Amino acid sequence: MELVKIYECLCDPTRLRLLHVLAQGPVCVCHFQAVLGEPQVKISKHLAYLRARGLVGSKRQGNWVIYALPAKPSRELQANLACLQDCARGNPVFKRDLARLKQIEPSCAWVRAGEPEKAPGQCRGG
Amino acid sequence: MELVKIYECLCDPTRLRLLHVLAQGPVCVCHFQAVLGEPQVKISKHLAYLRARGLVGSKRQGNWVIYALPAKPSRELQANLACLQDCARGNPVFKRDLARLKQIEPSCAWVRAGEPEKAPGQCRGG
DNA sequence: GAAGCGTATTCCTTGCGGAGAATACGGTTG
DNA sequence: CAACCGTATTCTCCGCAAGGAATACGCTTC
Repeated sequence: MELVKIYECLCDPTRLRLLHVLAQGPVCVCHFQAVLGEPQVKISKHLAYLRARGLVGSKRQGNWVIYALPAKPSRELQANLACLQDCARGNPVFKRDLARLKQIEPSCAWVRAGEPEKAPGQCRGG
Repeated sequence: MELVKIYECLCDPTRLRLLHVLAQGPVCVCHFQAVLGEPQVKISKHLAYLRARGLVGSKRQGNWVIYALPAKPSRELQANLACLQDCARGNPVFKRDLARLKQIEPSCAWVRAGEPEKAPGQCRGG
């Protein structure tokens, strides 16, 4: 059952936060680090887990790797992502993540644009 | 996060089927065996797992134990159960379960009624 | 109270996922 | 090409969950 695969992806807090943030748009790994406040290994491994199961896609852009939700998610995935967004409403952890994301927004712009604007050296510095 | 607990419960096919069937109303263990076609130990252990996490409740009625969804599920649980019902639509496994449940319906009636009508000896014989 | 039924709980083995440290990789910069 | 940055992949340890077999429990019936 594909449904089970989806739920397996959802039953970890870190992955839940990643997916919730991704609903806002594509994000690169270093921004995830800043938003979630978790070590790089952790972020990277959970993203790999999600990618292996088709819940996210990735593409390289210079030094950075940008992750995004699939363009055409299955009916099941779509339903569950929507459900997650709904459940996240009011949860302090998810809210804090979004707040931090907004704060970083400026240095995220070039990611959204899809163009490698030769972002200035340090990624975290944004 | 309570959400994670819910998803942990949902990431097993057997538990998914149990919850899906329970959406139709209270069911006793032996009926679950008949509907899912799985051994008693398996059913019982997964129900225990769900009960320990508050996804289902149980009450004894003579020799039988009847399981049911909580009367007042949390917002998160409610949303996810609804989502599950939605995703189950069209899935052959879930459909087959419901079909078998309908078949057993007569011998289930007394369970729904909540009254121990001294059901005839063999439970499977329904 | 002994036998029977429906259900729950052990005990065991197996496999997978999570976390962190160290390290390897691909791409850019001078 | 050397140095550096962002990211990915090892490796190891640990806990937990799944499955099956055997067994224990609670309740009813005779």
